[in-house]
Amino acid sequence: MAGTRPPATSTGRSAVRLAPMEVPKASDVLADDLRERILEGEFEEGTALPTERDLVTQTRMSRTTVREALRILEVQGLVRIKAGRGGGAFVQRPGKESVASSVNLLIRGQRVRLAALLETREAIEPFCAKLAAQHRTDADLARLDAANKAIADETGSLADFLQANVDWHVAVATASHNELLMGLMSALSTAIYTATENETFVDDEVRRTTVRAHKSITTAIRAKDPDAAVRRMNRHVHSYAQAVLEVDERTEIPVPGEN
Amino acid sequence: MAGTRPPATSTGRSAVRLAPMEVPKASDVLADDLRERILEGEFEEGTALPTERDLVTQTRMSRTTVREALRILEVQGLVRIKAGRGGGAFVQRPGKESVASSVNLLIRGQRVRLAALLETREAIEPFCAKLAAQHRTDADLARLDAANKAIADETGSLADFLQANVDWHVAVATASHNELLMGLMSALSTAIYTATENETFVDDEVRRTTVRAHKSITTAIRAKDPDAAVRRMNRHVHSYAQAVLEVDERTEIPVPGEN
DNA sequence: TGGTAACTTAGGTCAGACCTTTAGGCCAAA
DNA sequence: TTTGGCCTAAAGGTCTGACCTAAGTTACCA
Repeated sequence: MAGTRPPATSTGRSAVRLAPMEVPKASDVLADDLRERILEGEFEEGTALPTERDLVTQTRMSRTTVREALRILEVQGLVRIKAGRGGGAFVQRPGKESVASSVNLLIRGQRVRLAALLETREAIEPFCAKLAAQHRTDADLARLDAANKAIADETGSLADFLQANVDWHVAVATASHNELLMGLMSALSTAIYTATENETFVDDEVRRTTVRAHKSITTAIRAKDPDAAVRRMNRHVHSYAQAVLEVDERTEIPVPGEN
Repeated sequence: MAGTRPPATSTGRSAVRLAPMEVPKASDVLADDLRERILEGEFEEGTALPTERDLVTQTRMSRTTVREALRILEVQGLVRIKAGRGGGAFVQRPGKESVASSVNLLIRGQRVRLAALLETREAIEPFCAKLAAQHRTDADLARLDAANKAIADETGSLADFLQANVDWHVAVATASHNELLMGLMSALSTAIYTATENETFVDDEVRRTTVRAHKSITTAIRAKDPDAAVRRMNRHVHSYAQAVLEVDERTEIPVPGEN
């Protein structure tokens, strides 16, 4: 080992090369450590982490730092923080909500076009329907029926209709028994919901068409017929997209020259 | 309006119903306000927000609170914080990284099965290929070719191969010109990358097959042939999934009874 | 003129005090 | 027996003010 030493430059200085280094912040170090433990499954869901003041004495960091770390984890959906006696940071496994919220940030931040949302749904949902037809349980069917019943209720408001619609689509994803698809679909559906909320095209006609389509898809899923499920879902989602985009253009084009 | 009063219970008590209320934290209020402005486009990307101490005087909140708000936005990918003179919080629009990281949290937190990842890719990527075939530009083609060249380089390590593989798949998504699909695919690909990194099944045979498949898909995209692109991508992704799962079972089953 | 030391301005960390929220227990009035 | 008032303890939430550290800017001297 002796004898291998870094070469010297003309100045006699050793020419050791070091990559630029990142100095992590204290709060990040703590957050990373806790995050890793949580994801590793070291704590049961719902377990309380030590109190802030305990963490201070254990880590010898200041309370500010500890709190920032906890705040990071909270934003990432890894803990839920309750104030007051018996409160504290409770471990939570991140679920669809966190994906949904970050997808929403992406959508709003990147000004994702409504068309892109609908396209994405066209990509994902037929596959969900296929998986659902393969793996559905009776509980899944019950959820689908319940959602569809709510959609058919003509006395409901627009918001009710859209919410029930979201529920049904999420129920399909749930029936696929693919956790990731569930998360994505629930994020997507909610986003489409909010984007469609002001649209005026949801009339009784649309409602009836929707109910009919949902019913026939549900039937395919119940019958464990993947091919029919894919085909029908494809048609449904595609025609819905077409309808929305048509209205979207109608409402946007008539206002030229305002620039 | 007079005369409508809440019904009374048997005890003569008014039965007013109130939902549980949320009292927002100060830091959340600030964070929400800033987030809304950022997403609304009030600041150009890269704009510096006021310094922490300025925000303190403007909002009349304490520095602790202001810092927590900024930290929240940082975690959500809405600002990037630099220390030192000329530093501060710089506005940033959330991109695929933030979606990717939250999808990763979901995957690790929910213990999403590798099979679910692969299924999801099977759902999304053929559609990406279709869109790519419809909308690809010359720049897109260049990226695809570059990535494929890197994959074909047999001198590269496993990590190099996998990285180039990810690059190619992301390039397809990019060519789809759908921002959301881009974000999802880049998150998915990276996740599959890490999940596959320890697998032993990537031999020269696999590499050659992969290169061949990518080439034929690229050809379809270049020729603007959506149907062929979908078909070939479907086959590629599906057979890759099969191969991975086969190895996965082989490596997991032989160790029974350790429970 | 080139290097470097000093200064300035920003975020990062710390210590400590006080406020607010919540759970639980206790007790007196209704 | 119930209801409301009250107290206390324990936890997070907020504030203050000081100091540390990182990174540009400037000025000065060899």
